Amino acid sequence: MDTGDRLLTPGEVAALFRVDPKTVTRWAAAGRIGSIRTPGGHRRFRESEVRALLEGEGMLDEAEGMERPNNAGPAAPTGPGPGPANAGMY
Amino acid sequence: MDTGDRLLTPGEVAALFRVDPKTVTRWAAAGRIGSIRTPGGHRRFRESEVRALLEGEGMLDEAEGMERPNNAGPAAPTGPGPGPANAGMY
DNA sequence: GACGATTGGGGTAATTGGGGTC
DNA sequence: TCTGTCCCAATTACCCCAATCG
Repeated sequence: MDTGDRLLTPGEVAALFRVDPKTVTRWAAAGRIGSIRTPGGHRRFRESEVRALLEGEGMLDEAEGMERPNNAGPAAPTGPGPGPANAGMY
Repeated sequence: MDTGDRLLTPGEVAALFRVDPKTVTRWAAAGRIGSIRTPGGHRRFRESEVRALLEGEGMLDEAEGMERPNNAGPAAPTGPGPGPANAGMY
C-alpha cells in the first residue's frame, strides 16, 4: 500500500489553512509539516497530514465550557498519532 | 466531510464583532469560540461559527443577567462544529 | 520547444500571540 | 467580570523575479 494519500500543492494547503502559499513553504522548511519534493524543487504535501492538522492539531479534547449535558466517552479515540513530532511552540 | 466553510483571521472576526483582535483571542482562549491553529500558532476561526454567533446564538430577550460563576453554558450549543474545537494551549 | 500558471527564494511591512496593567 | 491598550517576539502577508509544473 502505498501511501494512498493524495498529494496537495502549496496553493491547496494554503487555501485550506487560509494562509499564503509562501507560509506553507515556510512550514515545510521549518519541518512543521512533511513535504515531498519534486525533482525540480517544488513541494507537495500529503492530504492526510494536512487534514490531520486542520481537524486537530495538537490533540483533541476540548470541552470545558462547551457543553455539559452529558458525558460521552471520554476515552479518546485518537490514538495513533501519526503525528510526527510536532514541536510547535513559541 | 468537512464543513466546507472558510476560515477567518482574528482581525476579520474582530471587525465583524466590532471589538479588538485581542478580545477575540481571549474568547478563543476561554473556549467560548472554536479555533483552529496554524502550525505557526496563529488562530483561524470558522466562518459559519462566527456567523452563528453574530446572528444571535445567545438569543436576545433574556439572558445574560444571571450570574454564572463557573461554566458558561450558553455558548456553543451542540456544536456546529463537527470539528473538535480544540483548546490547545500555547 | 513554447505557453500560462504556480512555486521558490529573498526581503520588508503588517498582523498575531502572550503577559501584564489600567 | 469584561474590554481596550501597553510592551516585545514570532508568524504571516505582499513585493520583486527566475525556475518549474502541467
